[in-house]
Amino acid sequence: MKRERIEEIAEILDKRGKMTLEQLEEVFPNVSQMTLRRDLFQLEEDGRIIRIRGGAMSVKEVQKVSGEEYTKKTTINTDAKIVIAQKAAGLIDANSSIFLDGGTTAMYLSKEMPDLKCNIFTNGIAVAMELAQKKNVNITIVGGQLMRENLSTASPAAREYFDRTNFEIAIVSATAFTPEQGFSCNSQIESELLKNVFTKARNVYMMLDSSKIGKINPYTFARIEDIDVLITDDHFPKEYKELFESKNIVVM
Amino acid sequence: MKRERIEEIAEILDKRGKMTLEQLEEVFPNVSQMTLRRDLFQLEEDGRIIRIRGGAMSVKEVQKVSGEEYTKKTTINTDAKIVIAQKAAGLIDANSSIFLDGGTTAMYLSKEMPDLKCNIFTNGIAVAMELAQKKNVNITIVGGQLMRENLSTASPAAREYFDRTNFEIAIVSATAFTPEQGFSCNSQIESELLKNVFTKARNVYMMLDSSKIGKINPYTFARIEDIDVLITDDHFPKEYKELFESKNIVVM
DNA sequence: TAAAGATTGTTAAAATTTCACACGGAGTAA
DNA sequence: TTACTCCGTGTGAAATTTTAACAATCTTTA
Repeated sequence: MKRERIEEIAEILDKRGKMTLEQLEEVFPNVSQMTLRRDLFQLEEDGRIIRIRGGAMSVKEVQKVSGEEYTKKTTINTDAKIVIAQKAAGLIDANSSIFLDGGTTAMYLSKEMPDLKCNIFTNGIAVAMELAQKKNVNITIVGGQLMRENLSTASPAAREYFDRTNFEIAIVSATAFTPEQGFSCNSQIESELLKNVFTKARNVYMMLDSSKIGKINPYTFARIEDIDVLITDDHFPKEYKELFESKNIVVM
Repeated sequence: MKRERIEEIAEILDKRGKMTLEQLEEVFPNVSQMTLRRDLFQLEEDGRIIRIRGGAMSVKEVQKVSGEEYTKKTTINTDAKIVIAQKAAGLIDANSSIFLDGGTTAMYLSKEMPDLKCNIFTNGIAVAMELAQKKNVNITIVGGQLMRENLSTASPAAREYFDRTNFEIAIVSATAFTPEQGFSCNSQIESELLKNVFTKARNVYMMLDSSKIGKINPYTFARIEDIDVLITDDHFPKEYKELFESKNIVVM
């Protein structure tokens, strides 16, 4: 019932390209507007249509298919993250090998980075999907159990995996930082994974937006000394900047 | 002034894909919302963007996202695939361990399956993301290099990975089938991976929509005898059904 | 410099979407 | 059967976004 209706809507939309809700109501007189809205919403989630004011249009109409959107968490400190991602994007050179974590900042980095021939390792599947849009990037995913909260994988087996893998730089982010506790995150296996990453990477770049400062999460995976470069936004406090620089860490 | 601003908006939008008016206001703090609206309106007339509720999205975004090939596939034979997925969904019991491939049929299966406490292994990241919406499913991703065309991973290392992993049933699909060549796919590493899966799985369920019949792809990964159950749609030819049943394979 | 046209800002009204809650049917277990 | 849950659905008010109209400002050119 629902399924069929949605399918039919998609078909009509693919055919006509674009329709208003009013028109849809004429086609489906026996359901309420709200139901049609919800159908459109679902179709949008599936990437088959784009909802526009007053109705929807087929994705095909715009040329070929598309889909996939990021989740709703994209509102938290978005701007800071984009700024950071842009800075980090400048660090990616052709032919380099890079580890990227699965966080939302890495997600933005994936969008912002140039489409260069390079190798990227990641444990974030959303990140991987985003990267898949680049034509030249070679993507490798670290396997393991999937954590729902952040769409990242982690597994004890990752260690052996890294034994066979080389990368020059690691670009990661933390969900919390204090000078005393260092960089921390919410998952123990993830923190273990990151520790492994650090032993393999020649240079560690930490992306940290200023909202993370002063927060503490259960699992510390790096101390200040463990990183080489800190990438942050414009609201990063001076005292902290000096703290990092006093330990010879570049703050950008 | 106006021209440049519009140009800049288009650029940013092409880059970020999507933006709200609010975000645009932050980027252009010295013009009013109405002006930005008018700019978007003009860009829409030029066919460069699509205005959506609350903002706009780049036309390029819609064209490129999700690597054309993949989503294109998702629209072919949708109905058959959903039917198949629903049948397969009935096979999933609580506490079972299941391998699922990364194909589009598996994608539908992920949508259709009940939210039971079970373990699912997959090499498809789109499948994994879909599954992540279930509360109770424990998801494990097989790591390796990501193939753009189907958003699946595969790697020679997967073999060792499977050595430490157990699952009762494997539910996979093929992109081509003939009685002579058996089930085949487009990627050699993927075919290797599936062969490994078959050695571990106690039961193999093959999902095959009837449009795949008579097609041949480069890499055969299973013969008729290798599977236990064939899940297909209503258009599956009788001769084929009898062929399978003559070899003691259940056709459903 | 004046006048016309383009661009922008401001406000209220109109249109659309979202949200929250309620209802009824299908399925399930006691 | 009865009670209970889950899912799809309907409803109306609230919130948000868009439109439209007009005033203010800036540009250009005669």
